[in-house]
Amino acid sequence: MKNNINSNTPIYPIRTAAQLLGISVPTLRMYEKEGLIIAHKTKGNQRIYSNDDLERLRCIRKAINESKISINGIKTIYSLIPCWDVVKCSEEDRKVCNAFQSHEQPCWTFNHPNTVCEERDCIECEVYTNYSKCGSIKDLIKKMSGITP
Amino acid sequence: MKNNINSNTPIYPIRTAAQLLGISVPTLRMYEKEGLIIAHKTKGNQRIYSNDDLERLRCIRKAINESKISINGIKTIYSLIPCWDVVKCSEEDRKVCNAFQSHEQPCWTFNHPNTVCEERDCIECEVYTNYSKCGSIKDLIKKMSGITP
DNA sequence: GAAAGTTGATATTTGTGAATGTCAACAATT
DNA sequence: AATTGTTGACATTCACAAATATCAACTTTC
Repeated sequence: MKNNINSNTPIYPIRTAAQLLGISVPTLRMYEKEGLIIAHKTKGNQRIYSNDDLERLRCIRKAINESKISINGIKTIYSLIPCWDVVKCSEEDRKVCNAFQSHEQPCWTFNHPNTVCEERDCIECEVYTNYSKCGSIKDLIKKMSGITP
Repeated sequence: MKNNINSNTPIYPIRTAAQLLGISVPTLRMYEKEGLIIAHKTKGNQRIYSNDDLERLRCIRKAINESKISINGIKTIYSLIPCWDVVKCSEEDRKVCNAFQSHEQPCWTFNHPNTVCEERDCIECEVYTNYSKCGSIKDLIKKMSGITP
């Protein structure tokens, strides 16, 4: 089934989110600092999380705890998402895009001056929202060669 | 420049290889057990390494020591190499291929019954030999969308 | 055939990444 | 305005992956 309409509406303050995930507040902040997640913020600069955010975080936790992939490993994996193909940026854009070059950091951790992404907000970008599960990245790569997985 | 003709000829016994890399013999064996490398063997079942093997291992070491990517992280990254596109296996093959499904283990750690890879030897396969550097995997994904990196 | 090296398996050590604790300044809630 | 929660920064703890050590059986080398 599809996500319901509000699954991406931020509603949980950090402490609640941490409790729901069974982790501490500093851990949640760390994941953000590392670039694994982007958090919604209130006007007062406080973090609030949606159900989609929690789902994403559960996948991250699974990768760390069960699959034993380090945080830097996850970052590198995220950097392999073919964002250029998702946002259909131009050849010009790719030449100057730091994210396109990197194989260490997810694209959403970069500024994107002089590219189509400059105007866009990564937190709403499909590259960030759609491929939050590790398995889904390989599926995306499969689709690139015209194969339905 | 290109590799010279003999860069893939196995010549170093395990102890020499370990010394050249500055690691211990058990570590080298562990990498093989984990599926990060495939080692050539003598008739007496002893491991021998080529210069290409050493180069591959240096990249692995760099990923572990500098990039701080865990071994399982590297395995997952290798599993994202679009092997199906490299060996051009059939849709039929893909349906039954364990490697095609996995996003945890490199394809060369699987048996490939009833696929084109069944006949092939992974140690000589381009999927194994060509994309040993982490950066080269993203480059390959880039090429899939028809882009020269 | 004796010496040196390797194999696979198990046991042990260790470095450090991941997680947590703590705190003063600020924000939200009543 | 008082209470409760959050922020960012730094210090501290802890779990465990990565690396090493060790060993008897086997291979290679001279």
